[in-house]
Amino acid sequence: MSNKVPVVQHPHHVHPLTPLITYSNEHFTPGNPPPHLQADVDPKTGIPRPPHPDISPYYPLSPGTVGQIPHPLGWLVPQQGQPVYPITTGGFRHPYPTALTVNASMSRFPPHMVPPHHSLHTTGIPHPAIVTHSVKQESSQSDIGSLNSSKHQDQKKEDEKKKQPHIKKPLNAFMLYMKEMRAKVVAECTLKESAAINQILGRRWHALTREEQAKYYELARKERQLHMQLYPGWSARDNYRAYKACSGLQVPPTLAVEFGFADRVPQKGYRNTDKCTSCCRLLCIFHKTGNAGATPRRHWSDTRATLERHWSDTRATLERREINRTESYFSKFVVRQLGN
DNA sequence: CACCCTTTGAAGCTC
DNA sequence: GAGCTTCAAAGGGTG
Repeated sequence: MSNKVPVVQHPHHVHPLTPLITYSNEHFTPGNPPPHLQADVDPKTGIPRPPHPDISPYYPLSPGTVGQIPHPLGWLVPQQGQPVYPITTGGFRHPYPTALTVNASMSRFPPHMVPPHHSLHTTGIPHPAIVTHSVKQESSQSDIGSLNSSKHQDQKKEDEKKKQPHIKKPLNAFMLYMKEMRAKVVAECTLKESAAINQILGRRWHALTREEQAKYYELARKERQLHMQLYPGWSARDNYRAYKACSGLQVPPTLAVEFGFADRVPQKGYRNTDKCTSCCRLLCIFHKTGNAGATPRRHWSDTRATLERHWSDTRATLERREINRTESYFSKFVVRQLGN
């Protein structure tokens, strides 16, 4: 990731980011372009993009043309120079600060030291990346008694984490595009379901020209830069589910042995050395079977199917006593952890 | 009422 | 570096 912050005043607009990040011709020189902007062939569809003879392979604007182009953040720059993100057309819920007084002292306050009221910037305006603990909570359905000491510790850590503001990830280019275009698509299609809207937006995103996309990549880069300066110690991993306490029944290792895949978990190297980071539970064969893009629910659905298949094969080989004992665990596991 | 769906991209993580 | 996972937004749908 680029940490370079070119600082050159933009000639015409006062942008919310300008105190930190202002326009420079450097922004439009080939740097770290998104992969799909690196070639004339869409990496996913394989469809060649129309050629742009006057633009660079990465960012389409030559240094001398910057002043002639629309402001890449123009859709965010109010007419009167008010540095506020639009709210009505899918804009941010909160405006960005009008003036960001970033200085070296900020680095002394990593996010975990920032008290909740710091979700209000020094301007008194809340930053959209901060919410007062809006982290999605792990389902309580699996909070089934049997709390051990480590669980108490997890709970304690979670409670402590709850007291801290949740700093969200900066939006990427596509997310910014969605924010801008969602309302328009909704109006055109009379659809409201976000999943359907997002499919349309995804197709439209691919239909954009490279320079059109570049506008959003550039904006996203500034978003990241601003985020980085506002929260110097923040890391995306702070928001990872794996950091949340694991509540729920853990399958006894003996059961895993009986099912024949005890060796498959835990996956070493993940943050919790004894739990799957996807589901925060002990017994997980997911990472061995591989299933890219699976959601946690689908993940457990797959796991359950595998469990049942394996049990069906294994059952015949066990003594009655072993069957009873294992089925007792298994039914509890399936019902409580995976659902019926 | 919490979570899912659906998209792309950035970043984290392990191997 | 490859491959995989999570999380950003949104809001109707679902159990």
